[in-house]
Amino acid sequence: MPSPNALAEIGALIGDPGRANMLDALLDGRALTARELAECAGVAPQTASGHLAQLIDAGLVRMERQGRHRYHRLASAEVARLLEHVAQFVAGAGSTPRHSVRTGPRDLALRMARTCYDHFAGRLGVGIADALLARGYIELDADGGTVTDAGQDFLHGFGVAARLGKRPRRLFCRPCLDWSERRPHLAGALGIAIACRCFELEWVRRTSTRAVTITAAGQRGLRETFGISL
Amino acid sequence: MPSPNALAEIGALIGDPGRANMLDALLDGRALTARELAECAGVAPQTASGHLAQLIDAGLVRMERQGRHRYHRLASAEVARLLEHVAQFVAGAGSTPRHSVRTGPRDLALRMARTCYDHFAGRLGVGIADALLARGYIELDADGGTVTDAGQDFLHGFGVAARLGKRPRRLFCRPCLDWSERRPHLAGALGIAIACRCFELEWVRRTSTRAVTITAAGQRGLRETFGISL
DNA sequence: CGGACGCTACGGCCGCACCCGTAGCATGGG
DNA sequence: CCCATGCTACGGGTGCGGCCGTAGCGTCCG
Repeated sequence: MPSPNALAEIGALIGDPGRANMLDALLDGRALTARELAECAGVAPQTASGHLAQLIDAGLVRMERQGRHRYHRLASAEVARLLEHVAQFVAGAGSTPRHSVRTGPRDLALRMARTCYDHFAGRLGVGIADALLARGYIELDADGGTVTDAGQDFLHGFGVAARLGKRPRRLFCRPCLDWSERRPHLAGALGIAIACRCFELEWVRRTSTRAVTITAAGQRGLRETFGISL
Repeated sequence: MPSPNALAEIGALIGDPGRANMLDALLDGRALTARELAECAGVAPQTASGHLAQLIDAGLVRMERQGRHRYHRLASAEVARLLEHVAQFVAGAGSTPRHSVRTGPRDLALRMARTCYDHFAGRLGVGIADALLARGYIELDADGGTVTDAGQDFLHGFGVAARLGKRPRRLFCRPCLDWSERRPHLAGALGIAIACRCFELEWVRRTSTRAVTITAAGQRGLRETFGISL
């Protein structure tokens, strides 16, 4: 049975709160030990070990030994996409917002700017997408997006052209709906390239969590380059 | 808590075999009654009713009353995308195929040609994508795809141009990895338009399941138009 | 209007699997 | 060489949730 049981199998894997917390902790792309993940999930290390064995067996998580430590990370960016896709469906995205939209007071930093495995999300990610869209550098619709000729020039000036390859054909950028802003931001090759460049310029800096902080240089650079002021 | 519990909540919803079977039965886009879905899942009607209440509450399923019947269908095409996305991850797509790749002997018709909510999948869907790609009518990469100028002309001749709108800008087609063929096929606006046109021409016909049968006219048309012989 | 049908609401049963004890194995450092 | 560390392997306890009884309400036909 390929499809029906597969759905249930993967769903049950994601469905357990402990495993869900671990996967969420891994969403920034880092590699963590079983002990660290156990703390994230709020369970004992041996419990976490069992969960990790299941996740590895299903191909969602990859483990690599390094000395006497064993680091666990998501198996691929595709897994991160899947998890973000699932997280979008919290309580009927389209229809009636049943309970009043609960804005988590705790994670303001996460809502402001965070990494989504390999690109930016939150107000930072949405802001960049909006800026590129408003200036006619990209075009988006429900299925995907492309970089315009003017956008190619802009990206070249921003210093990400090399990272995107020199192929003359159009570049694709995958829109990725944001769970906090409920609006699309840029993933795919373009999203990766922009995020890498921002780290390179030290406009943003990683924290201990998925949230990223915007440096003073970043405030200035984002305003001058994209017209964003956070 | 927006993300972590959301992951677990939706995951647990998909994770139950009963609910997974119901969702799978709804993947072709039809609306079914609670009784029919109960039979699909192999549970009693009142059990199915409880499951459906949960799915509706979470916004995955929509219910509409019609006389004394209550029809249930997926809330949106986006839900169908999610379920297909989840189903792709059966047993580590990328790495080692743990058990020998079990080809379901039962569902040969499904592997050959089926609907994926609003577009074609299986060998039919992959074959169409391959044909368009080989003839230079579309371009694909990991993040998305576009229709070329030659492709625009071809689609116009095939009779789907009107359905896609007359806007001069490029059309986007979302690649959708197939769980049986493990290769991309066409979803999005383009995939929908092609599928609709094939039904219109009576090249394919719906069956009682998600599988579709290819008519004699379809065999001929697919061969002449796309060079596909199934 | 009476009967049949379709569905939902409540209660108890039961089983799965999550969870954490302790024990045992591999790796690295002193 | 011995000890410390990190992890996995088994065992039993427990709680959540699926499953199906019966009961009750609304909707359509004769």
